[in-house]
Amino acid sequence: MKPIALAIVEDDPIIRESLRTFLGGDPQFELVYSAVSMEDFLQTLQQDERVSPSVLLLDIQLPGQSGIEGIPSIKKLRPGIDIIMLTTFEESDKIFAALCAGACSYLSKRVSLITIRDAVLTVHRGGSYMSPSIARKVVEHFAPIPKKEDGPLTPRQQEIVDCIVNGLSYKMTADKLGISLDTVRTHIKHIYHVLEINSKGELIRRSLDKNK
Amino acid sequence: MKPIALAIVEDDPIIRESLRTFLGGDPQFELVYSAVSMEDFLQTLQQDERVSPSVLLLDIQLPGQSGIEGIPSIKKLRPGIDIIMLTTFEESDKIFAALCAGACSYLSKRVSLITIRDAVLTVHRGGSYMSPSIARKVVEHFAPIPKKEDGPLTPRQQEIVDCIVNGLSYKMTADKLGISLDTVRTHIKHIYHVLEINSKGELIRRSLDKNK
DNA sequence: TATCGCCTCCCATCAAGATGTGATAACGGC
DNA sequence: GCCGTTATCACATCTTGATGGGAGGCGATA
Repeated sequence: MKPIALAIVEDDPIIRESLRTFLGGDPQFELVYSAVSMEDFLQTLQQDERVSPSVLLLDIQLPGQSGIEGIPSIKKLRPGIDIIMLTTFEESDKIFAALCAGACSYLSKRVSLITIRDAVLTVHRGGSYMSPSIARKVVEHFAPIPKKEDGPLTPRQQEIVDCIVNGLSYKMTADKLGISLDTVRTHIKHIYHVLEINSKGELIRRSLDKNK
Repeated sequence: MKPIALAIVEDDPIIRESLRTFLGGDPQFELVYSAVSMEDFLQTLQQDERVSPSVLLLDIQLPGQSGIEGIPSIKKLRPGIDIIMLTTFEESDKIFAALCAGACSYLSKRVSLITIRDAVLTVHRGGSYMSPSIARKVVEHFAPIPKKEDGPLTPRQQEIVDCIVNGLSYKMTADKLGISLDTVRTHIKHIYHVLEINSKGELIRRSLDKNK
């Protein structure tokens, strides 16, 4: 089995060297590059096509350009690379910023070298590893406290909203619900007051990202 | 240390019994309930306040009400419960449905009993465990392969669209971009032609589910 | 240079939506 | 019975949006 081409971008010399020693000494890996800054790494990627790691261990906090900021550039130069973020702190916004930018794994530097090694193997197999506490933050993102606040709207009002959101005009809505145009208007007026909005656009947006 | 109160809802007798034997025999856990259907489980929760597991192992596919469908009801009866989904197939939509409903962990039934045990412990500590392949699906949700399909719109047109989608009126858009109201109108006109739509509503909808 | 795409602006018109005032009626709870 | 909520309808007014036409400036490129 071919060793996994690995790159490390980490400014802390102690962590970098320990990763280097541990992973570099493992025949499963081939350490193709290690850098202390994003700028250095990007420059190398640009200048030397042969530097093409399949997995990158990337410190999230770097002097100069941060790890997160650099992800898009890295992805542009090497689209297939799998990025594992290494982090000292578990800040939700950083986590999501990194994942949105294209990182596929995120783990704390406090975990053991063995865990990091396993994460690399997992990622290379097409999986993803996240520290449990980080994974929890991620899942909480999906269910941010089941705010089943399905709007303070009455059933009738909700019907009107559904029609509007589905692209119907006031007139079409009136026809569909068998009420008059003015009644639709009145409902809309109330809805706007209740939701504290003042345009169809806002209504549509609110409904759409409430139900998704 | 007090044992972790555990419940299992799983219709497959083989899996249920093996979980029961393995986890029930571990002094770290106390198996407080095991059911074969969501209906049974909900009824018990409703009738007996004392049945209050802190972690639930829940099969995603059950006869009658599915695991996913039942999550909201469970959460309503026992808000603090941590739910670990057990699944045979790794379908993205099911995964997200479960997470959105409030599950905090998601793993394949193919993993070892030891892994399941560790997942329970992890979850009880406030973490979350996900099978690597499932975790990968989750992270891909955040960065859906930067399909920079930024539509057939010119940069300027895209700016106008962004403003409109963010709830600005034509007039506000004009002010923000420092151009005249008529110019905004002209752009919108062109955009509508290009995208083959004819209302602000459609524009908003299209932009919204393009970027997500 | 001439043409083309993009951005800018203006005019005009009609349809649609936003907002206010006011009114009637059914229903449930106190 | 009175009150609050919800739903219904009407009329009036003003703003916004949709769509048509025309036109000048600018940069790229054939």
